[in-house]
Formats: sequence, structure tokens, C-alpha cells
Amino acid sequence: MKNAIQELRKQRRMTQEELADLCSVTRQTIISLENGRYNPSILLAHKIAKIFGLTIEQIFFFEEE
Amino acid sequence: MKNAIQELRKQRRMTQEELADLCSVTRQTIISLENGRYNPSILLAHKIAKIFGLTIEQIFFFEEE
DNA sequence: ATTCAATGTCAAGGGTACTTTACGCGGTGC
DNA sequence: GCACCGCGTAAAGTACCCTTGACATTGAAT
Repeated sequence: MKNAIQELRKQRRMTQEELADLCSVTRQTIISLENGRYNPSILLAHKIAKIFGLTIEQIFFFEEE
Repeated sequence: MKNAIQELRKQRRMTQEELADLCSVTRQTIISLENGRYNPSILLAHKIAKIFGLTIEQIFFFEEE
């Protein structure tokens, strides 16, 4: 599952740490998400979507399975 | 986190087992989701949304935190 | 009365999301 | 040269999603 987190974060001139603080997770978690190491929980996905003012579907890309 | 799974499933006259099969998960997983025992992964949330033809946000209700 | 479908509970186990801590590395600025 | 910022890696631990399997309950149909 890919996502647009890094792109959206940079558009908003945010560091990984700032985004992590807004989400109440660690910087490691943001790094791992941006680098596609794992999928977020639905709660974290929702927090991120809320921060960016978008829906989950607009940020996370579920390829055909 | 609450959700509308049971309501949507019943509207469509589906059993828990049928929905579980469509999602490729076990019946236990559907029971636990419907009864609010835990939150789905984002992948499962997406599968369910796709089956019902809705978005994740239309099915899962993230209360203010 | 018995059977069967649909729903539910309980417990144990594996995989993974997320944390914490520590360290490396390139770029920029003094 | 040195300090610092932003980004990255690695390893170990905790919590939780999801599975498997076995069994209980309720309601409808025969």
C-alpha cells in the first residue's frame, strides 16, 4: 500500500518530527510509513487524513488485490 | 471507534459468514468488529468499504479524541 | 422434540503496528 | 573544522489484529 504522506508533508513544509507530534506518534512511525515499511492502523490513518484535511482514500492508495 | 457494519450487512441481507468470505477474513473477525471489540486494520477497513460501495469514513466513526 | 442456521463466547498463538534507544550520514552555517 | 538539523537504520519490547478450534444459545422449520 502506497501513500502520499511525504508529498503532502513537504508541500506543507513540515518535518517528520512535526508531523509525528501532530499525530502523537514517534518520528520512527512516520519514517516507516513514508518508506512503505508498514501500513498504518486505521486510527493513525484517520489522524493523518485529518491533519492534511483529506480523506483516508485520498492519502492511502489501495492497489487492486 | 464505532461502525455501521452490522447495519449495512443486514440491509444487504448478508450473514456474518458471507461477509467474512467476501473480505477473506474469518467469521470471528466480523463478529469482533460488529461488537466493537477492536478496530480493523486499514486494509480490512478498505475491503469492507469496497464491498459496501462506500468510503471508509462513511462506515467507521472516529469520535473526537 | 429435534435439527439446523446464525450469532455469540473463550482461549491460545502468530504476525505486525508502534515504541524506545542508540547510532550513522549528508547538507548547511558559522 | 565543528555543530546542528533533517532524515535514515537497527534491535528489542509491548500491544493488538486476526486466526483456529471448540463449544453455547436462540429462533425458525420440519
